[in-house]
Amino acid sequence: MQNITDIIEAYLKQILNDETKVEIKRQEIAQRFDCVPSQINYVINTRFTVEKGYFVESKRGGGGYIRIQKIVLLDSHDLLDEMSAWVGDQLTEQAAEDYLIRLMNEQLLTRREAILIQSLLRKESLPMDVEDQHRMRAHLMQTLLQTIKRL
Amino acid sequence: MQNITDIIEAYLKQILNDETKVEIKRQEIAQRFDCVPSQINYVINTRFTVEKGYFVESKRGGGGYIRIQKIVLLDSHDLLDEMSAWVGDQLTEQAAEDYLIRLMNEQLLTRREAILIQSLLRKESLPMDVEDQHRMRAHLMQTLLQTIKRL
DNA sequence: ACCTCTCTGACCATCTTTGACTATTGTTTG
DNA sequence: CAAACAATAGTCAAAGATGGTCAGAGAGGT
Repeated sequence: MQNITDIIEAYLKQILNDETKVEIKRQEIAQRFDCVPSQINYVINTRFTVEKGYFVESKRGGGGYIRIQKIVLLDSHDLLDEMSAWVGDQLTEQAAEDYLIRLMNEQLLTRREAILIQSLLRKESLPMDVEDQHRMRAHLMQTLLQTIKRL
Repeated sequence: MQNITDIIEAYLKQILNDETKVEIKRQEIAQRFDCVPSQINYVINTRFTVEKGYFVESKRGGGGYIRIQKIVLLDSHDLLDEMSAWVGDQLTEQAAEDYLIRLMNEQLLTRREAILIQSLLRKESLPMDVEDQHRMRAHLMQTLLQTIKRL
């Protein structure tokens, strides 16, 4: 673990332990680790490949970046069951949104899917008194979680 | 997201989340974001193209403006309104499924999206008496149709 | 020595920002 | 009313800001 490549790899992976993705500026990282910018490309091409479970995007020009995301192909049943337990039989609009975001982060829902579902869980979409709303929302969320398991 | 273009894009799109259109004065926006006026043209030419679903009009001279509108494809727009009228305020499970299939065929929903939504509209997902179920299902479908329009 | 993995730098590709010049529309003046 | 003037927006090419590629040099292990 002496060469720069390994050090930069470790640095990025350490961030990916907490965050679902890491976004860097090539030049900035190169400077921080005192190497040429193209070294960063080498790190990415050898350590963050699709085969190794990473998805990399980048943009050139002003405001350019390199973004690395860990692809999670986890057996997600456990997570879905956990969420199911958390949801219980009552759910606020805000909590619902948080769960949807979590599902998106875990790549179990696309952004579009999350938006569609969220619109159905808004209070305006559930014409009933608040108590029932919370129950209804929870019920729909439970259905969703079970459905995702089967997709 | 630190270049001016992205910041101005976000600003305008945020307005478009609430309003169906946004009308600006080029000079004014340029000043607010401290950039040259032609920067605004760049933003519009790269971020608010027809391919991306926006319609832009402008006028020069005194009282000039730049107006940006989100495009809803006429065909789809009409179809969604028609369906909205057909749905009314009551909807059976079978009818709901038919509508979802239609939306899929019109490529307004993906297969996965349709399956997710359908599961939420099943009677098992709507714990209430049949009368209310039909009303609830219709209400959710109406929400869905409106949401698709804005997507 | 030989092979493989790393590192470097020159050169390339793409996206953004800027500003001089142009085009159009509205307003005032003779 | 026509001409001049004012107030806007549009175009385009050059400069700036990033990231990408690739071939060759360097380093470490067998």
